Amino acid sequence: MKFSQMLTKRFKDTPADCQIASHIFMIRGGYMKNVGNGIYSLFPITKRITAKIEAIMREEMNRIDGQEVLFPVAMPASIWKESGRYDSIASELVRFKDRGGNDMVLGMTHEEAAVHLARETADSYQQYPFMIYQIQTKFRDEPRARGGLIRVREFTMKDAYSFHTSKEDLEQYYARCHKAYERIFARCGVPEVISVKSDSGMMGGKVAHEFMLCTPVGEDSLVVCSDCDYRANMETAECIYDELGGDAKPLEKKYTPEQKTIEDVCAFLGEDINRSIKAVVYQKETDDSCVVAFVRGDVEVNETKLRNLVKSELYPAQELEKFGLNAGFIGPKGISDKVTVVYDVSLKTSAYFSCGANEENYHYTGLNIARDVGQVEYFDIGKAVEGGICPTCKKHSLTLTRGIEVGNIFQLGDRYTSSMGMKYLDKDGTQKTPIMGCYGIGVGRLAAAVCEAHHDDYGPIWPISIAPWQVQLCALRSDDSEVRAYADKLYEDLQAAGIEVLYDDRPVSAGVMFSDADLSGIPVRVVVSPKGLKNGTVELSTRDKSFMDKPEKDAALECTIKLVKGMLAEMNI
RNA sequence: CGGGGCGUAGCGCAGUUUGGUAGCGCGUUUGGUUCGGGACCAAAAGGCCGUGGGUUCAAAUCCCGUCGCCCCGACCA
Repeated sequence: MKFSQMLTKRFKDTPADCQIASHIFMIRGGYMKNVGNGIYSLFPITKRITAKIEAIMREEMNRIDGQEVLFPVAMPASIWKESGRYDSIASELVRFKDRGGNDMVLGMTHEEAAVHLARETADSYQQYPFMIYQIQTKFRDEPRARGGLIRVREFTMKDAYSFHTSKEDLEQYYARCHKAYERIFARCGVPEVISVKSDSGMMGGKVAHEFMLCTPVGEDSLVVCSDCDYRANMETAECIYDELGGDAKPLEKKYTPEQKTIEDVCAFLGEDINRSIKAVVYQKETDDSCVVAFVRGDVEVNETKLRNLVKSELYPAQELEKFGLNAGFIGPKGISDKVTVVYDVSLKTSAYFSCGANEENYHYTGLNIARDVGQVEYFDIGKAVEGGICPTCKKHSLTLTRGIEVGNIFQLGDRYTSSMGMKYLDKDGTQKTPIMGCYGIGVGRLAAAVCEAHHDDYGPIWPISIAPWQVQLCALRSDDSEVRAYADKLYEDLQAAGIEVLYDDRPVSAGVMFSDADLSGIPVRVVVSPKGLKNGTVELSTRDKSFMDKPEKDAALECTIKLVKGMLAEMNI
């Protein structure tokens, strides 16, 4: 490709709307153009990157016996009504009516379409297991798009759906797919992507992993053990606590005027915060009933875990008096019977606590839950903290970090197959329901995440496996006939040798050409200049300036450099 | 959906307080001089000041409405 003919435009100024590196460079470097909130058109340079990512994904999906298919973007709502998601998903799912007045939806994920395609087709156990996948546009009316391609409303996704006749088979395939995902991310130049256990959210199902690229600009909080391989999304991370020890104390009611926050009360009573009980009050979205979560004073409530426990969306409770609660003085003993009470496992760690007395201006000290409240069940509803105890190796080795979710995998079970009536005839002659797994990777988000992980102050540094071109050929002083002739020939010869070349043949100054090349992020650079030709030399360099010092060098990049070197040698340079 | 910010040329911005002929830098076009890290000189093109209404002799500027964008939060494959 000749740079002079390429549809693109670069900017010197950072656009006011951009905050993170990938967004800044992809706008400044002419990679994409915003069309609307969370909607982008991609310029040729970006399409070339995503095409390479897609090619890698196809190879890896085919390698684990995937069959590529294509589902529709717009579908009749009927199949979404069958699965129940037409009603359970809020405004993220775009609904509209066709000219005949029929309900339609835009695909935001394709479990329904996959089951629709496979049911009646895979009617015998002999056809199982199988996996189908597609690479296609999704539309999700996100409440808030942000960060360029990191979070958009319309995007390309590789989504795969596997069908199985047994849980064991699903688990086995899930593990295979996990490995395939590791290969995909490694081949795309981000082997540092880690998988973490995750909450299954709206997808349903039990076991799920997210693939995360750790970076401070990530949207998800992750809990990672620095000592073993435990990793989890904050939403699902298990919490365990050390016993605090100490014998039970007598229950005493204390006058605590105007002491409403945990800090105030503990300071007033001279008690430790981790020997106190904090009450956090929510209401369920389903029936507006009230849930009081009791956690140890130093623990925060993990709303995702609580939500899954009470099986409802939650929102901060309004008008506590309505439920017989006394704000600031809520405690387990004598609490209103109009509320659901949940105890966190952190409350098992002490034989005595201070807590609200459910009475204006009074708190208890020395509360022993078993003695003073009775036998209660404890659930894990706390938020993991830095330095917390690892559930696997039991050391105080948890660290918190942030990550961009570039892919995820779910063991769905029969969530869709049974609601949509998918059956096959088993060996024993009976009708059975297959079970499913699903596996997704956001293509554009992955490209942006790679840029986030691999850039310098001047622009992206694309790994050669997904770089838009392998070589950028810069003709300094393309008005010089000797330079022109040499560069033209080199361009033809490199291409004839099967190397992808972006040829900057524009009559611009060196500064412009080099800074544009930096923004293109192409791994190998060849500079042809009058000065160089006079000395019989052409410059060869890598975009990543530290490449030559790298202990683990990129084989593909080395190979390309070798080829280019060979080409130059043949041309007597 | 809550909080904050912003809509003026392709991009970055000034002008709004105090109404009076729409400006600057980058980019683009033309001519010339330059030429190894975003060159210089000269000339030019390009704007319904987001949008609808109101006040006024006169509105980018004041008033009311509305739409859009960005950030934080809520939410979320």
